[in-house]
Amino acid sequence: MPRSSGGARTEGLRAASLIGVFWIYTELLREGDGPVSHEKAHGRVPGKATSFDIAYQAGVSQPTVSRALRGSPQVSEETRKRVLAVAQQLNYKVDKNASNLRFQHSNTLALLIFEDPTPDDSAINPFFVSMLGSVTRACAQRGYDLLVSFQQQSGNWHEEYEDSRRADGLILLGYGDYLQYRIRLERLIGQGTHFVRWGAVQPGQPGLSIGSDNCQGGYEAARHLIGLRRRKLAFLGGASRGCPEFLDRYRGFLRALAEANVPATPALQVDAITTEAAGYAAATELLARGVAFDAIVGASDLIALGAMRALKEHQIDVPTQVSVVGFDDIPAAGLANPPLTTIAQNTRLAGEVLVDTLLSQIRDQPAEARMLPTRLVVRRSCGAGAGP
Amino acid sequence: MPRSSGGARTEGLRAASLIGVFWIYTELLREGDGPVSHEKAHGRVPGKATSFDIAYQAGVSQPTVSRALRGSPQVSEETRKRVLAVAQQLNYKVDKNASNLRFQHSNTLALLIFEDPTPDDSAINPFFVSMLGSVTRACAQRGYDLLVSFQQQSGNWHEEYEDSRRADGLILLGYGDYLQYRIRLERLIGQGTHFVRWGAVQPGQPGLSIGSDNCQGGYEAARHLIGLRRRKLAFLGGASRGCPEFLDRYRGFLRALAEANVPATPALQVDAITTEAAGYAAATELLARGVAFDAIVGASDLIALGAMRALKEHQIDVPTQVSVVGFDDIPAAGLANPPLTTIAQNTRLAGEVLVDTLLSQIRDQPAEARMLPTRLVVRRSCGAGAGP
DNA sequence: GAAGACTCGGCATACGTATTCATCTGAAAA
DNA sequence: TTTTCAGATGAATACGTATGCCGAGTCTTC
Repeated sequence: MPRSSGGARTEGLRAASLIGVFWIYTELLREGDGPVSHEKAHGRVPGKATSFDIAYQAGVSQPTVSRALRGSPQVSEETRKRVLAVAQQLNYKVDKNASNLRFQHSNTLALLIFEDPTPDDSAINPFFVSMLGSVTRACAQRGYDLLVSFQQQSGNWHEEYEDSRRADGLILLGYGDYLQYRIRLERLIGQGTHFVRWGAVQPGQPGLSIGSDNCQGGYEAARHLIGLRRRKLAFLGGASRGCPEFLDRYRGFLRALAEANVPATPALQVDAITTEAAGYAAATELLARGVAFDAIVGASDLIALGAMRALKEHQIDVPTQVSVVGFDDIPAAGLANPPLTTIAQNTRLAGEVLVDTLLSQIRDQPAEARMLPTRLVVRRSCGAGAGP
Repeated sequence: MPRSSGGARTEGLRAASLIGVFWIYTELLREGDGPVSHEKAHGRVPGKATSFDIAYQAGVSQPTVSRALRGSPQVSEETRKRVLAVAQQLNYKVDKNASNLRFQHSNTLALLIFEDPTPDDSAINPFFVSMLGSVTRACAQRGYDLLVSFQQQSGNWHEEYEDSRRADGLILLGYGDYLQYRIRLERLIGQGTHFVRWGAVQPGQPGLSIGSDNCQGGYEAARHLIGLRRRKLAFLGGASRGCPEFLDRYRGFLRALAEANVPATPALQVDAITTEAAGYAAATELLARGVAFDAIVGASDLIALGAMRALKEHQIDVPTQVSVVGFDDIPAAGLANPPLTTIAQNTRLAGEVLVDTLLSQIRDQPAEARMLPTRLVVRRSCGAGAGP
């Protein structure tokens, strides 16, 4: 493949070096005479400018260009200025691929989002979305690029990201702790891949996990309702199945009940996955059971919103007859009618902690699993006076 | 120029080749004797396996490994099998940085999201979010990675993405057509950067734009309301200011009115940016004007949801007294109470068209601006019998 | 049995950057 | 004036992959 751009340039330099440096200077003066660089004179996009081009125009060698641009103290101030000027004029940007190859890393993190239930394109878990925004910003602040990928359960492409040096580390979102996932996590560890996982912080979990203090969140939700003189509290959300976050939220819920000497009624707990439809179905089931209740804690906002819809269809008013509290504080929570009281996860902090923990790991610094505090956001659905 | 590229490894190979191929095989048998590769014997992560390692273990040269892995017909089936087996055993993955350097591209697209009003982390425009999901999937299907970045208005980092070969092209989301942006777009074009932009498709727009047929959408919203015997239609959303999407939606709205011989009342249009609060404020302003209306078209779902909140506060029932239609079909639209009738943009198609158009451009194939069809989603807020 | 065609695989090298080592210049010290 | 040393820069090279080119076999064919 006969390449004109890089080849000719390089060969020119080499020939020049045989004759001597002075020749280069002369050539420079002749070539660089006009106001337009020789690159631009060729017309549109003659191939990006390389450090050799800068070197040529600035009358120095390529290593000096590299040193000047990277701020090495080895180059004189005068040379640096000259190089910088030429670089700017040619709109030179360091080639990341070459630079990364040299450095043996990519300055990039990968965010892998696993969607369990819906293969539908638009219905992305809203909570993941705010995490995405927060992780993105955290990366940008730290000078890292972010690759984003929605993963199917099937493929094991996630293993390729670090192995192929596309990313220096992985952030796993929506990665449950089902058996199949455990195996993969352990394989990742075996390969020495750097990763952090968002999810329940558990002792047996392979790798480092960052997650909200779900137990504390469930506790506060229930305690808030008890403080509002509710005594017959229902919990919607899988408390037994594979989702450990929901289980922790339920545990906190039960702890608040126990502390307040409020009896826990097993009939007031209904399983549900985190969709609006599941919330609706769970609330309908709850109503069908015929056990009285005056408050609902949804294991997620989507569940709570679905429950509110079911209540409305049964002409049960929220919050006068039943108080409702959700979990996550997704955008739709504030837009709901009535606006949903909920336990907010600190996504901003979460993104920063995820990225920082991962970077520590990458840099062989100590890193540890962390639980992040939650915050009660009081709106109207619980019946408290406050809130918009 | 005497290069001893491969280092110790290569020198070993070369020495071997002087003596003969047979030597390599012998050496292979001796070294590869145990069940554990010599790489792994060194312990944890001794540096990723390279094609030289595969070559060494498979008793071939590095180029042959490359050819075998890339499916070149030049290698025999037997050799390919052997190479593949070794590659799998060593968990070899092509180094993307080296590969990209060689190919002079990165197999990566960059999605740059510009947020105008809210510097808040969590409040990302929900519509952008579903676009993000769709673009991500479209990229994955086509074998491209996706870099995601939220951009501040200030920085001009976006210019670096292609120049530094971190991405082969750019997808711009939320990039208005204000003057400052025009200048940047033109600079991007001047540099020969490949990009597509999501937004209003206009004649004077620099570069290629992909966008929904906003005019058609506005038309259908109004026509649907007229079909429901509404005659006093209000429009909330900036019809004059910088946002050309809103302007197009308003134009379509007016066209439907004209077609049905329904008079357009200027007092029934109120400006608003695309936030729930702005929609609330606009509806409040509309009510304050005292001009009767029986339907509202929001230029976006957020505006429509805000308007519904204002109506509710004034004890105006939706949809019996006032019909409401939004635009975008964000997740919260379906969760609202009553669920919001809206003009859905086909985000799935949008993501695919954006990516395909950009790829065409990158590959120097013809590419053109496109307008995508919208779709009316009937729910309860408009008062039509249908819908959940 | 020899000549040509065909298969397969190795050698050299390019991609662009960053670093190590060697070299050169000039100034300070002897 | 010579030696020494430091500062500045250039030469060489590595990072890992992919491909043009060419050589060494093998098979076919007359």
